[in-house]
Amino acid sequence: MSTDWMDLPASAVDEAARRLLGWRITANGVTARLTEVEAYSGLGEDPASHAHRGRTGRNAVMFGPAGRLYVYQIYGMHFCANVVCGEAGQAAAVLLRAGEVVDGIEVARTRRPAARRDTDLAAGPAKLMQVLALTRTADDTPLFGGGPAALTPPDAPVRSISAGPRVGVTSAHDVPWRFWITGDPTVSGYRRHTPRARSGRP
DNA sequence: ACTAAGATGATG
DNA sequence: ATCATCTTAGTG
Repeated sequence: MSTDWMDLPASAVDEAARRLLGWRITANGVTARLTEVEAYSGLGEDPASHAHRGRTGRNAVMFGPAGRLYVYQIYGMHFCANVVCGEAGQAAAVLLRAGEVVDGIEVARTRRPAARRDTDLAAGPAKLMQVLALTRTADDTPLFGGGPAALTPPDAPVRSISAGPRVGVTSAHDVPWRFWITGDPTVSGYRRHTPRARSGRP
């Protein structure tokens, strides 16, 4: 197994997501094995994607070459990371939703005091980032060579992959582009999108 | 300039 | 079910 997911076209970002399961991401002394990911595509085809309305300052990295990180901030306080996929010029990325901490678990525990069990250390996209101590500064950095985070291939092949609708997205509930390792205790679990209360008139 | 909404997490 | 909290992008 090599970095074969990097050679897939943007139109096959869902397949790239499947192949990323089991890979390990290392940053700041902690390594996590990816157990849950979500695919996001580009223009028109994917209303849930940040790139749906075209290239902007935030999502520009999604249009770049594969193998780099796309990090964005959400709800003013959390960070989420994507692995950019597909050829340059086409928007595609895979959101890293959850992982199993396989190295540096002591550090990980201090970074996530709220986690009761070790399986909850990185059971969510922002939790994973917290464990890896990555923020916006990791945006647009390479995952192979020189960057703050590095990807390494799976130790053992992934047994079984499950698929379902993506978490927290308002649209495109019909497309099952969330993938996870079947039965793994570290997956974040499905939660329906909860719209925040309006500020305006009652 | 102003504003709305968001690929979430913690807690009750 | 609710709050914390602020960048981004869309609109005037």
